[in-house]
Amino acid sequence: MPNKPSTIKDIAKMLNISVSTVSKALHNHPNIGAITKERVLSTAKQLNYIPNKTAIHFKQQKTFTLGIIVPTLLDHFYTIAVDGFEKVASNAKYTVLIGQNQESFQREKELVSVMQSNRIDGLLIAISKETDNLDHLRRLEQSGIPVLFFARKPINEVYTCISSDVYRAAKDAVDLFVSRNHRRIAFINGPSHWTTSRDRYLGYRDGLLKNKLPIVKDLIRESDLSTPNNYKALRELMQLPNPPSAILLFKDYLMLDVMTCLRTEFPAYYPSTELIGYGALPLFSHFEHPPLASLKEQPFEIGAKAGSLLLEWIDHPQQERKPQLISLPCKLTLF
Amino acid sequence: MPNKPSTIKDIAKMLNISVSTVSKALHNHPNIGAITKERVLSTAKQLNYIPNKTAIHFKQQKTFTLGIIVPTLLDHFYTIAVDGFEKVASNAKYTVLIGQNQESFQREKELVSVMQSNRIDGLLIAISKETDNLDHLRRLEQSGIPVLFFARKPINEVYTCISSDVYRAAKDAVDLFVSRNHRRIAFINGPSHWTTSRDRYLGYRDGLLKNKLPIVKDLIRESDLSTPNNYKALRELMQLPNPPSAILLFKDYLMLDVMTCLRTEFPAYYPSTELIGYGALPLFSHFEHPPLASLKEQPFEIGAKAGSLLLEWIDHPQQERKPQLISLPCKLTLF
DNA sequence: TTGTAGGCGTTATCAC
DNA sequence: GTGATAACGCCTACAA
Repeated sequence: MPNKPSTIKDIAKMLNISVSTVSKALHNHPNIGAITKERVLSTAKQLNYIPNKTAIHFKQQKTFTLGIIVPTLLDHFYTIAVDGFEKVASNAKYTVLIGQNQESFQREKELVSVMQSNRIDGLLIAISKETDNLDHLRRLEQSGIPVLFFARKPINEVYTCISSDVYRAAKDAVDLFVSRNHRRIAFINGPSHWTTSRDRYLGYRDGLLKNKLPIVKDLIRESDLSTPNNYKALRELMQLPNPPSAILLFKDYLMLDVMTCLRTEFPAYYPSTELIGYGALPLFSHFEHPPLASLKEQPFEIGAKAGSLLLEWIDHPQQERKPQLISLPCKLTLF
Repeated sequence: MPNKPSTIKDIAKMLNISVSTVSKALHNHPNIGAITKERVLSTAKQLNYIPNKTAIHFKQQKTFTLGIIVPTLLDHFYTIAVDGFEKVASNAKYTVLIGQNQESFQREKELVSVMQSNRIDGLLIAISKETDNLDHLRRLEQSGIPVLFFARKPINEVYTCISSDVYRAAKDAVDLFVSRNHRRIAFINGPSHWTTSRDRYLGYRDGLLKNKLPIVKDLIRESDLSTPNNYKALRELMQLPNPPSAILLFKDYLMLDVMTCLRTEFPAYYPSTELIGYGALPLFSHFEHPPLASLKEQPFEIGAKAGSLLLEWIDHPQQERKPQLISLPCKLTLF
C-alpha cells in the first residue's frame, strides 16, 4: 500500500506550526529561528518529504525544464550534443526533455506542442528533413519561450543557430585533397535548403578556386541522407566517364554508405578513392581501411554552448536578442 | 513582447460563460449544448489556447509521464529500447523523460530523485554498472511509483525484469561454433553480479556440456565493458599456451574492441579467430571482415513490452504484481 | 519570528 | 445545460 508523498502541510501539522513557516524553513529563509528550522528539516527527512515539482511549476509559472529536439539519437552527433546540453542544464538545476522528430515534420509539430503544453522554458532544436515551415516554432516564441536552432536551419529564416564552421572545414578538406595530388574532387552534399549545406558547398567551391581548380557540375551531387540516395549519388559519380579520385561528403554516416557501395560495387576504385566526411565517428577506429580523414565536429561543445545561451535568454527575457550564426571550429582529423 | 498563454478563463470571459462550461466543452462533456461547444472550440483556436499541463498534472496528481533511465544513449541497444518505449507511451498519450546514468551510481540516484520530484507515473531502468544498492528505487516503489527493470538486474534482487533470452542464445552460439569444428571456445562475460551475465554463462556452459566439451576455466574471462578491460581480457586469452579459436562475447561493443585488439596485436589470429557477440549492430554491414555472427536482440520490442507492462501497472495500481523475469528471444544472425 | 490568506489553471461536485 | 465553488501543494506579500 503506497503511502502518498508527504507535503509541507504534513510537516506543519506534525509540528503544530504553519505551512508558511515550514516553507520558509525549507528554503533557508533568513527570519526563521534556528530551532524551528532544525525541527522542520528533521521532520522533513523523517517523513521522506520530497517537494512536489508539479505544484512548484504550476505556482511559479516556470518549469525549470528545457526541451531539445533532434532528428534521431541513433546519430551520435546528436546524442553527444544532448550530453553537452544536459550537462549545462543540470548544472543550472534544469531538467531536459528530449524528443526525436525522426525526420518527420508531423512528429516534430507534435513534440513541440507537447513541450509547449508542458511549459518548457526554452527549446533547442535541429529541425527534421521535412520541416519547411516554422510556424510551430514561431508560436513558441510568441508565447515567450525562446527557440534556438542548431546544426540545421533553413536558409531563408532569420534565427540564431549554433553549428560547426563547415565552410572553413570544407576548404581545409579540399586543401588536403589537393596536396595529395587529387584534381577531380567530388562533393556529395546534403539537403540544399539548409545553411549548413550551402556553407559546405561554398567552402568546397572556394577551396577549389583557391587551388585554381575548376568547379565541375557533374562532380557535385546531393543526397537526402537516406541510404538509397547515398548509393545513388555515388553511383552517378563513379559512372562518369572520368570518375573522381576523391570525394568530400556531407557527413560520416553518408560516408559509411559510400564506402560500402564503393567496396561492393566499384572494387577497382576501392580503397584508392580517398574520402573525407564530417563527424569523425569513433567507430572508424575499428575499421581496417578507415577513410582518409574526417572533419571532427564538436557536438558536446555545441550542445553546451546552446544550453548556456538558452539559459541566458531565459534569465534575461527582456533583453533583445538579435539573430546570429554561431559556429564552432571543426578539426581535420586523419585516420 | 510575449503574450502569456491563454487560459480557459480567457475563453470564458470572452464568451461571457463560466470556466466550468468551457472546461466541459473542451472535453466533449455530454451535457454541453452543440452551439456552446462550437463557440468554445472556435474561440480556443482563435486564442491559440494550449492546455497548461503543469496545472493539469498538479490537479490530477498524475503527470502522464514515464521515466526511462539507461546507461548511455551512445549504445544503440538502449537508444532503440527508448524508441520502443516512447512509441507505446506516446500512443497512450504519455510523455517520456529520458535519463542517462552514464554508469554512475551517484548520477542515477540524482536522476531518480529528479524524476520522483517531477512525479513520474512509472519508471523503466537499466541500472548503472556501479549500482549495488536499490534503496533509491525502493523509495520510488514505496511512494506508489512502479519500477520495472530491463537488461540489467542484480542477481539477488527480486524484481520484474525484461531482457533477452541470453541463455538460449549462448547455447545456440556454442552449437554454431561446434558445428564449425571449434573445440576451444572462449567466453568473455560482463559484470558477474547481473542476472544477464549469469544467464549467458549458464548458456555457454550448458552448450559446451551438450556438445561434450569441457568447461575450461582459463577460457572464461570477465570485463566491466570498458575498453582497457576488454583488451585485457582478450590479451589474457590469446597469451594462453593454446589460445581459443572462437570466442563468445557479452556484447557487440565489447566485440568491436576485441576485433581491433586482435587485428592490431595478434594479426596471426585475425581474422581466423571466429567471434560471436550480442546485439547485431547494423554497423557491421559496413565491415570488410565482419564477425562470424551476432545474437540479435530485440531492443525495440523490449522497450515496447516494458512500456505496455508499466502502463498496465499504472492503470491497475491495486492489483498485486508478482516479480517475474520476462525474456524475448534472440536470433543468431550470420554476417 | 511566525501566521494568514490569496492565487496559480484546471477539474469535479453539486446546485440551479 | 450551465454556473459557482472547492481543491490540488506551494509560495509570498502582508499582518500580527
